[in-house]
Amino acid sequence: MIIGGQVRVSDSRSREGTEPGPHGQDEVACAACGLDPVCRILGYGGDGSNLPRGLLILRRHVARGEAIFRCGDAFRSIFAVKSGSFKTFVPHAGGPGQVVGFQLPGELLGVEAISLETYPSTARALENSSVCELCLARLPESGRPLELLQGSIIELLGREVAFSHQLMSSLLHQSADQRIAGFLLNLSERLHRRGLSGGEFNLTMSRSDIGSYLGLASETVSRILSRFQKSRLIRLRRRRVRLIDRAALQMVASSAGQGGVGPAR
Amino acid sequence: MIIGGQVRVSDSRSREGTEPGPHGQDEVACAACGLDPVCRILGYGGDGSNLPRGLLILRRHVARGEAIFRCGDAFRSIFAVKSGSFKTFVPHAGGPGQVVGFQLPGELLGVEAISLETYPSTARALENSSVCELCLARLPESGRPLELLQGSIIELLGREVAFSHQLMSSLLHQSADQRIAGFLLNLSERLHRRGLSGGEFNLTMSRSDIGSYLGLASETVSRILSRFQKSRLIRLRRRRVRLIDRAALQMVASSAGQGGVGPAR
DNA sequence: CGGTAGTTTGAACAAGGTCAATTGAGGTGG
DNA sequence: CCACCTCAATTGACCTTGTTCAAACTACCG
Repeated sequence: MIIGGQVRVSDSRSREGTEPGPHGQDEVACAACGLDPVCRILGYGGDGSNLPRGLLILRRHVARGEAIFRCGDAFRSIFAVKSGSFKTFVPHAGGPGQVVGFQLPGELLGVEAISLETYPSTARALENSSVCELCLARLPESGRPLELLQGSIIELLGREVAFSHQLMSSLLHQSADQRIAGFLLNLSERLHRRGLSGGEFNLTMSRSDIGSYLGLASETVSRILSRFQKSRLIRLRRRRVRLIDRAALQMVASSAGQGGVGPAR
Repeated sequence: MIIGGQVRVSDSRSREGTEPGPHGQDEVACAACGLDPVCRILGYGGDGSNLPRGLLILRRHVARGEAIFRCGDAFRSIFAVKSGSFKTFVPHAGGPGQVVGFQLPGELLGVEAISLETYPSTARALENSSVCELCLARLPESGRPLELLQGSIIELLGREVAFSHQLMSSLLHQSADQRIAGFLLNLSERLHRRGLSGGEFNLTMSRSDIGSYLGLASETVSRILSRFQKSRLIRLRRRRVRLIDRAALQMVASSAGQGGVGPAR
């Protein structure tokens, strides 16, 4: 079985004892967090509800470059990103490994290990970040009805499955331009959905990371970003990007080079 | 919530009233089926146990070309393939749509819809097949402890998540040769795991289906299969394939063209 | 102030896609 | 039973896309 344990309540919901953020940067509100449904069941009601400090859900800070779990580690917890960003990748002997995903504030880490013994990938912070850790093994200690907890876990997993299916079927059939336009729009939308700025944000991951994630060479990523800038689709300085012509990006992403609105290519 | 309903027991476990199979072809044993854990909890113990005919799990035959659910249909059930094979694809206006997966005997259909309102893809039988249908909405009627049922659903989903992650990260970074070698080995292994012949089997899906699934043109699929045959890696006649040199296929799949054992490319 | 790692840019090359013609198999109707 | 039709599969020629190799450049950090 997946779930079993003893209760604790965390400071996740309350801002009180907690720093405003790893270094004052944007932090996702609890209501916009992917772990929120579970939190609510555990009793972390509205915002800043008066609960004892948590044992079941732990708030943790993670320094840039630090890994919260490594490929092969025994599975214990899933995590929600509160602030900052992460990449998950499967280390590949000799090479830098293959990036399988990026996690932004409000998103979950480690769910793919739920029915495995060990984590299948490593999760590394791309900048100074903070996370909420939910120790699944201890969930039953919460005294909350197990059905509810499991129900929301099922929700989380289901969404994850749907997302990867969609991602895969699109990535595999798209050109490099489409992938990158789609990637930018996707990042933007995810940030926006969690209440952060979707119009201008940092690409906290390297070009190689993006390339690995999208199945492209890092040079290609760089080239296409430059071209997008030349075409006034985006504004790019350092690792900061600003989406200028979102409509045009959508066009590119949906495979309309110039003329037709053809389906895939 | 996901689960709620009223009990029924099916003829799934017993061969008694059921035809030997859609047309006498290979059928997966219950013990090797992905739905088995759930079935057991529902009380369909060992094999052919003496249970009333089922209401909760329905056995159904599906004719070649028939869809058991379509993209956009309201979610009701998940399915396990008992015999035959299916493809799932998202219909794309104008085109033939993009194949997101193939399901062989013992494997599940529809799980990705569990936390969605509707199925995100269409599932169509590639040959005359049979399935077990599990109506999730009625599960609670079973009288079985909900935790157990949910627990195994979580297992199913978790495996699904892990599988898609792995699939995606590999497909994106592999050459056409690698994808096809890997595809053949994957089919073989999945058939073998369910107790069917993994050395020689039918490619029930068209070359275009394979291409769509792997992100390749159908011509490329055809070309590479021909080349594999010329190199004595496989024997190919019509849609029947026989793996001759499995070791060599593994080599190709793991990106070792000839010389080095280089990681990815 | 130099060193290092990530990024940008250029040029040649290779993998796979596109277009098109041909073959082969299964199904239908005479 | 055979001619014909249709659609999938095969094969070839050509071309686009993205990779590879290489070099210059920039920010970041001692």
